[in-house]
Amino acid sequence: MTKKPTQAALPTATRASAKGPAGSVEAPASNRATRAAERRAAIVEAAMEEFIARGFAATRLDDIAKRAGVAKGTIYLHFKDKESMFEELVRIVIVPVVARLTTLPPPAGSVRDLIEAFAGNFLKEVIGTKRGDLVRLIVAEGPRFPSVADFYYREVVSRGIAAMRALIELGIARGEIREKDLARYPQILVAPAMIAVIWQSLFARHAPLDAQDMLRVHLDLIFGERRTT
Amino acid sequence: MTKKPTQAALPTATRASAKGPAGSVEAPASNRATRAAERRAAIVEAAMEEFIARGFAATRLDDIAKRAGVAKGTIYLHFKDKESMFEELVRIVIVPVVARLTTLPPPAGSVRDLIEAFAGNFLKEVIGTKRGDLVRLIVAEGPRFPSVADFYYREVVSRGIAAMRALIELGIARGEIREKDLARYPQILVAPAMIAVIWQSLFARHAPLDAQDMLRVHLDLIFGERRTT
Amino acid sequence: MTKKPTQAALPTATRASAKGPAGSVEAPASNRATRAAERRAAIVEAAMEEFIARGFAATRLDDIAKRAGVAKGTIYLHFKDKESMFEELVRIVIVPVVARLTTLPPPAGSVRDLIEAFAGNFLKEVIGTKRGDLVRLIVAEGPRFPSVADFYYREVVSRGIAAMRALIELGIARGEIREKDLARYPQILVAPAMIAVIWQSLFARHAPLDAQDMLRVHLDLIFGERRTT
Amino acid sequence: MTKKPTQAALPTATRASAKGPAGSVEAPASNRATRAAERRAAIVEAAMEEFIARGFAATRLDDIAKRAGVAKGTIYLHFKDKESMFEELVRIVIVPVVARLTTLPPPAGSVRDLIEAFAGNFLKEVIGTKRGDLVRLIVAEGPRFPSVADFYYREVVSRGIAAMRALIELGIARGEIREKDLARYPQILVAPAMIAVIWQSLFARHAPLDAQDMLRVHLDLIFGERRTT
DNA sequence: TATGAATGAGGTTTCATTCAT
DNA sequence: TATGAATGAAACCTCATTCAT
Repeated sequence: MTKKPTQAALPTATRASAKGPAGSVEAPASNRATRAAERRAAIVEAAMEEFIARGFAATRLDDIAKRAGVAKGTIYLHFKDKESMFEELVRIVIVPVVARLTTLPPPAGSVRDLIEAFAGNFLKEVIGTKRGDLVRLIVAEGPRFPSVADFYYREVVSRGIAAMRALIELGIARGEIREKDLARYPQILVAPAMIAVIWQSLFARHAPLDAQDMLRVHLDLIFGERRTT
Repeated sequence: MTKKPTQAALPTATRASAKGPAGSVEAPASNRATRAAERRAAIVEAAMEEFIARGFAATRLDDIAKRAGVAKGTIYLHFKDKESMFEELVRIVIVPVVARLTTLPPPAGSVRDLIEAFAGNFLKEVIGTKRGDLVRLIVAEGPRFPSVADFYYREVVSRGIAAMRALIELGIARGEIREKDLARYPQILVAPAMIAVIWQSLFARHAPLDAQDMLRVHLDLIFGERRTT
Repeated sequence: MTKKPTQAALPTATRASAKGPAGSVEAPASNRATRAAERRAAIVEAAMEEFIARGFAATRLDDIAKRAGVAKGTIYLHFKDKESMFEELVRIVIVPVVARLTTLPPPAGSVRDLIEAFAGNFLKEVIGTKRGDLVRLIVAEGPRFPSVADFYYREVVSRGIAAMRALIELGIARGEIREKDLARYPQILVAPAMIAVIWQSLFARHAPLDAQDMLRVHLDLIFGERRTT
Repeated sequence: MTKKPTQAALPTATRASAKGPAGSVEAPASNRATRAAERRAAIVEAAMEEFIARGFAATRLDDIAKRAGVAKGTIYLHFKDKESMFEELVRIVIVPVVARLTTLPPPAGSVRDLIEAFAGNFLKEVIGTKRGDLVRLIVAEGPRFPSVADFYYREVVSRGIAAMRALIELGIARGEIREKDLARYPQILVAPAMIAVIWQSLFARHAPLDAQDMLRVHLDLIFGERRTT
């Protein structure tokens, strides 16, 4: 198991130079370590797309290698085997996202404003994007990869639930939210967003869903008043 | 040769000749057609469990056969290949469920009562059960089995959405529901139930979820008042 | 190994009544033994066509049964297994042909007339027909079925060679044939006819062959003179 | 793991780097490309022998792999599947033969001399050899592999026929051949040779055939005179 | 006698993993 | 470090044969 310094994964689409003969003069900035890191990032990126598109079992390392522009054997220089690659991938991709979320905006304005800002972000960066598919992938593979489910619960779900709960309690304290029991089930707050994620993956082509509008209605429900857009 | 006629747990569509009350004079309990139907049901049952436990790609027909107590070749007497087996399975299992739902209870009492009854049913029969896992399976495999996603949307989702919308509109007309826009997004009504299904599959062991209570809170949110249980 | 009284095989296309319910009133002439013989004949006929079309290994008993209008198991009431079925088939089909040949025309007229008559018969009944394909089948499967090759050599080839040799010697004695050594290689006399058989199977669609004309030219070569048709 | 680098008997098309006379300074005997070519040649050789011995359908890739001294999977690095392997094989084996024939000897001496030389070559290199069995294999599998039959017709048969026709016409022009119609059916010229090929495969052990003598008699027939050997 | 559902050995093909270069 | 040819276990699927009805 070789763990090289982790690089940002999904966002960076650094495609390593495919199959140049040894000694070729490349971008000047590429020293040995950088090259390795770039390759690793390319593998992570490629693997993520393949896993999302086909699921764990149906994904072939051959395809990952091809997409990443490396040889199949190279993958084994970075990951022990397919399983641990998958497990590490989820970490690699999720960690920076969580990191960004925890260093979030300064809580200014009303609670509804806060939540709306958050929802807007979610809309833009998750629903209907590769990151949304990652959520579906975790739902799909979770039972067979308890360590992935564990990690996801620990790093994302439990933190998200806690953050939402804090916001809800603030809203209740400020009188913005009437339903006091909501604090016990922050899941209710998030549920429509999750449904939107899944809907886009599965049913978008049958019946497109205006996620933004739906989330607004949901917030109206919770905050008890219409808001002038 | 291991023959262990397994019992069916999922709603087996093809259980032929559900024998009448004792004493009725019928054909000898096991004619050829009956035996075939039993085998088919056993295969359906076994396949469902394996697919749920491992996903489509990771499920081995060998294991299905073993679990169903039949030889590998027997599966191919009932299904063309693994793919169409999976696709048919979903139909076979879902159709009777839908059938039961469409012949539902006579709409008596308040809309909230109706929805609560429905939610209670859902709680008991789906959340945390094999049927719930089937939902997760469809979410997981849907993108790779468009025909399954299509079928599920057509038979379950679109109907469910329509039924919920009707109920919501009734609730609005009767003054039970204040948020009129809810009728445009029945998904909001169902979202927490779906989240509960997924939660049970993935995170139950980290943080058990009192789905019943959560759904009650959600309904309070929608119907705007506490209800004395 | 059950050998029922052999019936004419390839020519007769008696298709047994497929799957009529027991007790159905059929053609009056059908007593038990007749029915069995008909079934057997149907199997032989069907098997021959399948073997010719696909070769021994690629032929499925399922297809033979379907084509013969019997159940798969029925085949095993008439033949021990696939191999001996094939071996018996060749006998069953060839024996009556040989029988007819040995009770051939009264040797009247010139040797060339005799051979031409024979060739004409061969043209009509073998080249480009199912019987021709049978020859190709024996060429194809002979090495793997020595008993078939043996039988074919003994019953057909050696007799044919002997008969041709007798004719050639007669032709030499009568002065019709000049090349005396031809009697040592009757194969030369038959070769173009065999080539025509194979040609029709393989290359007819690329370059159709006028077998009749070719045989005439060949006889001109041997008998040394043109014949006014 | 049994690695027995087999020797090629059939004309292997891809035998790379036929090493020069001893002492020449070359690349190390086994670079990657060479090894690959050797393996491929071994597979071709082994497959040919198995296909000839058992026919297409009855040949197991397992046996080919074992005979070639490679793992089963290796075959799939060189050929898409069993069918296209068979189709390619015929090409691979036949192409160099055709190539050699087209760069034939300069036409010197009488037409009969030419044809005798050709027949002698055929006798030595085809009749009773693996190459002869290949002809039988094509006859056997042709109907199920139209592409093979097509290829064989295009590359071998049509060219052979054309070449024979040219020779015959030359013979007629020079007065060596009296039967003018022979030019329309060069098949007659070749027929006994083909029959000899098949005879060796099927009946040699029952009645050995002196192919050389037979061909001589055949030529006597065509050229109308005895030749002092 | 006839059936055809059931069997399971055995075939083809795939693909994660290794390792010589 | 990187390669990709080679491996072989394991998967899917077929089909000759059996046997209860």
